[in-house]
Order: sequence, then structure tokens, then C-alpha cells
Amino acid sequence: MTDPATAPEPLRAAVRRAVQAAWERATAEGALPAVPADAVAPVVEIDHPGNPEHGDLASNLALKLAKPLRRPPMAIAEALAGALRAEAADLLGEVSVAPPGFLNMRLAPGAIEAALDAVRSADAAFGRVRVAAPQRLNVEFVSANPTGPLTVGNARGAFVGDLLCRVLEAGGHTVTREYYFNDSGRQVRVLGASVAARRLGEELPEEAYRGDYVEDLARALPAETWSAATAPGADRDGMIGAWASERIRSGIQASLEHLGVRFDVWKSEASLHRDGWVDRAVERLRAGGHIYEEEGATWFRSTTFGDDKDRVITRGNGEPTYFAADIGYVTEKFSRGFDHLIYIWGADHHGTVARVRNAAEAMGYDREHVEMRLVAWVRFVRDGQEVSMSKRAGEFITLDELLAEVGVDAARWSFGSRTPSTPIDFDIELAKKQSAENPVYYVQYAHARIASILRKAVESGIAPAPSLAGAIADDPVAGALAREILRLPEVVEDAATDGQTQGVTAYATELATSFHAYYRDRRVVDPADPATSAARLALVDAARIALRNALALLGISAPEQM
RNA sequence: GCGCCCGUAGCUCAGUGGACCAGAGCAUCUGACUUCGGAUCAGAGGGUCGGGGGUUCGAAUCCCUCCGGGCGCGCCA
Repeated sequence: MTDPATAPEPLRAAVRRAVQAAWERATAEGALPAVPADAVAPVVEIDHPGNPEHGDLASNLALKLAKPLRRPPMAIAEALAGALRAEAADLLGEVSVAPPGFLNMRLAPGAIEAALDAVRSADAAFGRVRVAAPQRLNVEFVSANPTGPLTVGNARGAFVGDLLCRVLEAGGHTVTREYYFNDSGRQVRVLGASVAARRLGEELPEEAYRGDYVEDLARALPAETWSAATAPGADRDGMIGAWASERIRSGIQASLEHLGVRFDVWKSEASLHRDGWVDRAVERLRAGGHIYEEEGATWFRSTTFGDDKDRVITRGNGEPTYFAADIGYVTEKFSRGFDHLIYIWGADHHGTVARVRNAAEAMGYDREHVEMRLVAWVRFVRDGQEVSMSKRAGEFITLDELLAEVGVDAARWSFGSRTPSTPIDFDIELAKKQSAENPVYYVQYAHARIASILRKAVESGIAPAPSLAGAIADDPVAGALAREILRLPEVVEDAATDGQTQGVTAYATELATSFHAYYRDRRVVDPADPATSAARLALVDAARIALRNALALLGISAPEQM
């Protein structure tokens, strides 16, 4: 994509600055008193009123100022409105005041037209913004251990994490996508033992992975690996487990790429130990007095930071816990220069959030920059019956299977439109049935329809007008669509700021609805009226760009025809 | 028992301090193609926002409490 700097400033941001300036102006001119030193000055908030009669944009600033300024909100609003009319004549048309103290604003038609022209020149960059404080971010997600293929249980984390990354990037942050996997330790040995048993045709051990994929692995095991692993003195289960987990890991990578989810860094747990990150981190904690030995184990004094209990770092048998690797990993990540770490974890991991953040704080990092986002569990249901998922027992539906039935675009939409922290029921039969009715097709259809119109225009020899100046001022139907188009950067700004990414699907739906309404009311290509057609084509082209960019943000295709 | 998350229309879910914001999609019902794509559009019915208290000029949204559901509380990962 193009440099975000080339993207136009969101109109709302421009209005926010104008209102801020008007406030300062009114204060300087004596129309409003200054905020007393002991009071907190409110932040200027601009939103879109639900009722169109209230204008395009509104601010509750006067309501917020009423208390600190000890003035009636209506009087404050009048003072602000007066200053604003002088401050932003080009940007705003009508500025009015409504009880109990709202400041209502209507955009100047010229400002809307100019913004639409900017949309078309920004093209792919439209919708990319720069948040107040762009950061270098590390986002770790999925991170399923390579002891079996990804299941539908991993789907939500994958989609939610990928969407968050896309949104953060569109907001101007620099994002590294990271997958952490456990390639050593007990589970890998169990996997190795399971594969070895299959290879030998033996009964599986009590604790074993039982899925069909274990059988496949046993068949695919190269003869050289097998003979090396079974040589006298060789660590058979460890060696086979290592081979198997790497093979599974690359399969996971392929599955994720099929979903359009790519990682920049694949980090192995073993490498954190091998490269000394874990030892150094523990020493760092020890130097700070946060470590003690008891009952043969090494403990981190997590209770210092409010945890319920202290946490074991090294077991009595000398083996480090998973938590030890987590601590080392934090230092390793920060050593790469990230400002902020984000972890997307399943809700079942919430018990481990505090200890990792506590350890980070103990090592001298700002715990606010170690952020865990918990994704609620998906309850998979088939015909009303819960489908139990167990990799060990071999009872699971793989991610690949789900997507073969539901489709990547529909699945991305389904998970992207829901708040990550809300638990959801996912009925697989219903999803298959409903995949044809997924709202994603509604949005894609709008895009395809626009593409069709543009093709039609080429046939008719009518090109979109280079500029919309003066073209939509007195057409309310066009104005409604234009306003919707111009909201994309605001949606991105909001989502990148608070991480509430589900607003993007809502926006895409609303934009599609606006376009369909426009299509209904205005004939775009009319050979009898080339001038009007050219202007309408330009507007529709801007809608195409907004729709396509919103879908791109969601990782969903924008088809030219369906 | 303690901690975290959740409870909004028949179903799946948005909205989490503002003014017709009580919404969307699906489902149900009624309409609309001799005109740019009907995978569309117009309209209808349907909810004491789990219950109750409180804070506020204003509460689905914040606080308390109760009820209901999920998850966690390992020298597992």
C-alpha cells in the first residue's frame, strides 16, 4: 500500500481540530471563561448523530464544559458556535445549537466534494491513517503447539489476531506478527512416542495422540530418521517427536497461509533456552530479589505484584516450566525494539496473564506494554449437540475442513464481526447452510455491482469525472452515500485506537447499503446525459475504493463479478 | 469458595455515558423487474437491553447486589 501520509485527513479529525480551535478562540476573546486550574479540561469528542436532522457531526463539548466553567451548557454552546462559524467557514456549513447543549454541524458541500476527490487520488491509501502515537508492535497469536493440525478451536484466534494486525497497520503502527511454538519438552516426546508406536504397529501408550494424522506421520517418517532415532542410545521419542512436530508446524503454516494469515516470525521455545534468554531473564529477576528456592524448586515472587501465589520457574527435577520460557521470551521480544507487546490468548489462559505481566514489571519493563487480549472460546455445536474437541483423543474438526465447507471469506466475516471477548456458539450445520446467506456476500455484491456499472460506462464511452466539485451539492441521495464513503478513515482510527475491530464489518455493511440505495434512486450511466453520468460515475468510483479498502482490511476478496 | 469473562428481538450478534441508538443480519409476513447485476430494493410484526437498587442533566452503557452461563484457580501447556 501507499504511504499513509498521502491519505487525506479524516473529515472528523479536521472538525475536531476546528472545534478545539473555536474553543480556544472563544476563551481568548473572552466569550468563555478559562477552565479553572483545579478542574480537568474535557477532550473534544466529535460523533455522528443518529438523527440526520441533527446534522453530519455533533459535539457534546458544551455539556462537558458546563460543570468546570459553571455556566449553562446552552450558553457555552452558543459561544462555541459563534467562534466555530468564524473558524471553519470552508469546512462547515450550518452550525447550530440544540438542547441540552449539543453543537450540531453540517459539512460544507465543497468540503465533501474535495474529500471525495482526495479519496480517488489516495486510492489504496484511503482509509489508512496515523494514530496519535504510532508504535512498533509485536502481536503474537495462534501459537498452537505443533502436536496436531489446527482445529476449528484455533480459528477465532487466527482471524481475530490477523484482523487486529491489519487494523493496527492501517492505523499507522508497525506490526510484527509472531507465532510461538513449543518444540521441546514433554508433549513433543508424547507425540514422538505416539508416532513410533504407530510405526511399529504397537498399542498406543496410555498418554498418546490418537488422531488419524499420527498414522499419516508414521507412514511419512523417512527411513533415515527412523534408523537414527532407533540406534542404540538414541533418544527415540525425542528425535521422532522433533521430526513430527516440525512437519506438523509446516502444515500449520500452510493452513494459515490458505487463510491469508502470514507470520513474520516463527519462534521456537527451544531456541529461547538455547540462546540463553531464559537464563538471563531469571538472573535478572534474581538480581532484583524476586527469586527464591524452596522445596527444591525455583520460584518467582509473583505475590509482590499482587498475584495470588508465587510461581515456579524451575521444577524440582531441574526442568524449567513453561512460565520460565514466557519470561525469557518477554526479554527477547523487547530486545528487538518493540514498544508494546500484544498477546492474543484463549480465555482459558487468563490465569497466566498476571504472572507474565508481573515478571515483566519485576524485570523493569512497563507492565502496560505487555498486553494480553483474551479471545472467548467458541462452542462448536452440530445439530444442537456440542462437539467436543480433543487433539489427544483425535476428536476434532480441523480448520481446513471447516473452511472447505464454509469458505474463507465467510469465516473471516463471521469471526470479524463479533466482539472477540464475547463467547459464541458456532453451529457447523447452520454455518454451512448460512454461508450462502452470510452478509459478506451482500458487501461483495455491492462491489461487483459497481464494477459492472464501471464496465457499462466504458461500453457507453463515458468516463468518470476527474473532480466532483459542484456535482453533489444539491443531491441529498448522493450526499448520503458520500458521507458514508468518507467515514472509513474514522472507522479505522477508532478500531486502531481501542482494538474494537468488529466495527469494520459493520461499516462495510452500511456502506454497501448506502450504495444499493443510491443505485436504486439514481441512474448512474445514462447516455442521454453524459455530464451527470460522469459525475455519478466519479462518486460510484469513490464508493468502489472505500468498499474495496474496507474488504482488504478484513482480508476478504473484493470480486469484480460474482 | 475466590478471580476473570458473558447475559440485548424467535436465532446469531452490534451498540458500552449522550439527544428518535432500543439496532443489524437471519427467520416470518406483504409488496417491487419491458430501464446500469433481484446475491437487490420498499414495508410490517417482534425486546420491561437477566432481576433489583444507586450515581448522573442524561444509563443497555458507570457502581452495588442478586440470578443464570462459561473459563481459570498445577513443580500441565
